[in-house]
Amino acid sequence: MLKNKVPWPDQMGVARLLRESRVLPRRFYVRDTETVARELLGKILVHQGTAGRIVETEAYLGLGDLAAHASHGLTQRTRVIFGPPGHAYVYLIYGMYQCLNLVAEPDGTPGCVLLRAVEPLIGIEIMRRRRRAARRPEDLASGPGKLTQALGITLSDYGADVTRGVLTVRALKCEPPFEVAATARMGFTDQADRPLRYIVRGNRFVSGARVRGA
DNA sequence: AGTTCGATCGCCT
DNA sequence: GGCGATCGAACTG
Repeated sequence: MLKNKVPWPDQMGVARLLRESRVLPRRFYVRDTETVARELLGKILVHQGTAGRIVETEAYLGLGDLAAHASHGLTQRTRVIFGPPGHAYVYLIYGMYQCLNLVAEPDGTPGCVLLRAVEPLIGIEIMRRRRRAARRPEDLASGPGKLTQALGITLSDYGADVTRGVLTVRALKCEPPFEVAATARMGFTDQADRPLRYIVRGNRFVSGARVRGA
């Protein structure tokens, strides 16, 4: 459906992107986590002169979801997950990578969406500089750690309100159609439960796209 | 205060 | 396909 002709050079200018999109309002996030995760696909993540189209997400639920950080209750690290929606939950993984989540559900109810991959749209030269290891466009942001590295998102963005400020998520006024596929979440062996990973079907910027078909 | 280990990535064989 | 990097949150005693 969607041809990913795409970007080594930027696909669209910043000005045009801002003109043709709007920031997602808080009410977008005040829904169940799975819905938010699914609907975040196709939206644009913007941070400091770089932007990418979200093509892969994972839903992490509340107390019943043993894979979710929030399942162990409210702690210093996870407190933002229990707070108002539309905020960033960033955490350090393996001592060297950072993962970006967006908080969903009403205030007081835990739930967040891990952003796992974006299709680079703007600031690609900046992304290349930040990600020296990336040999191809597909390597720039096709994983949660790569994504934050490419867009320059760090722990200092913890708690940031993504409905205003330097880190935002925007919806294109004219969003191209695409198909959503749901799979098991990555990194878990005991994943016999519901498929909570969502991807834009056929998109080459999804993590692991070269190892699987999806 | 000491230990364990992870919602990953990139390099090695 | 395997493994080491690197560090703080969370848990143990």
